Amino acid sequence: MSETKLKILSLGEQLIRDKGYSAFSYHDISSELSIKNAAVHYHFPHKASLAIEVLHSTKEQLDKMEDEYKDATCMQRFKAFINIYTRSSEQNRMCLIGAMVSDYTALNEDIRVELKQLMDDILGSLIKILEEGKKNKEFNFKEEPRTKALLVVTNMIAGLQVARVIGQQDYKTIEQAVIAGLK
Amino acid sequence: MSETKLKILSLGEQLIRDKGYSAFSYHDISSELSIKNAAVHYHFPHKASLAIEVLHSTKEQLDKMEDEYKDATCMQRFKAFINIYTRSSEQNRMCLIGAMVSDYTALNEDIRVELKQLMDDILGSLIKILEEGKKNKEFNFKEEPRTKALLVVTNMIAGLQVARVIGQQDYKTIEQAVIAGLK
DNA sequence: TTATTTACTTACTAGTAAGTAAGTTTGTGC
DNA sequence: GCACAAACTTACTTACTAGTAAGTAAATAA
Repeated sequence: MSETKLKILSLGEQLIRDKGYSAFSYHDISSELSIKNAAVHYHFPHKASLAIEVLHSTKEQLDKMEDEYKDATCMQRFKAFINIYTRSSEQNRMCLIGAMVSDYTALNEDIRVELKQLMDDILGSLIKILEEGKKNKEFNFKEEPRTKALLVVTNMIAGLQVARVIGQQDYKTIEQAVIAGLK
Repeated sequence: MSETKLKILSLGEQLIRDKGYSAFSYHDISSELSIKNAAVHYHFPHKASLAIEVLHSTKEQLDKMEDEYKDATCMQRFKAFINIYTRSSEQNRMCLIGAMVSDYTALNEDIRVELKQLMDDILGSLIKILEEGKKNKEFNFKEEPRTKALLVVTNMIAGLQVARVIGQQDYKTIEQAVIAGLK
């Protein structure tokens, strides 16, 4: 993949997570990278194709992380998962899911499918961690692993969103409570 | 307030909660109500002024509900609070906060202030319910009331958002777990 | 009856969005 | 040295956006 394409992909992700899918434009990208609008279209013919590749690359990063941590304890794996959101919080950005879901009705079917797959992937990954941690007594929570995963993920997604309004300290509060909620 | 203005306000709220603030347009409103674009501008000169009135009217509804339930048990008050989100789920819509926060960077300062006030109002209302319920042993949770309120609110906000992708049943799962989490 | 206000419509502007067709530069293999 | 492809730019279209100025019909007040 060319350097420009990589830059567009990376900046596209940042912009989506900063402004949301509907609110960001190819002009945001071209002006930042000092290239022309048509150059962005050269690499990603449609806005939807850029979004799909962003979703795809995020899924790959998640799979990669899952692989890297395959021998770690459940708590280590859980904290690595949470850390993705912490880094977003430090950038004052939303997570990709949180940024895309709010524009759900504006998305075409292809993006919706990709978004659902990423969502399932994230949930699946978290469920595995929670299931195993509950079984080996690393974690202690009463909900079903899937239910707990839904609770944790929604805390993280909206935690990042509301922190931009009420302050990043509240994200930290949520994060700590989520980790404490496993004991 | 004139009938048309009320209709615009109501439809504006629905559209924001359906498509998000950035993605909805005055054309969506004018076409639906069979009036002209300029008629919408007559009642709400700027898009921001419509959003502010929507936020304002939501705040009023919340204050009204708080007043109606002032003699109810904490659990009744909590369930009435959760019910707001349940109704949203049935419409397949986000809550107003969830719809606005994701467009945060696109909002002008006036809307940001109003959004923060509504957010503080919602949190404040929930904290009171949780505090009182913890004191009188109606509820049993270990977190600080403010922390618990942040957890509950983020579960609701993102619960509605992700339910549009992965299915409304998952919202129900979250809702039940949130209520069970008070015991 | 006349003046004024309310609630619009008509007709427009300026700006921005995504997307495209055709031409240009730059490097690579033969 | 030449064909070719990759990576662009130039210049454009179409569609939509928020917003406005000017005009109008109907209700209301003096």
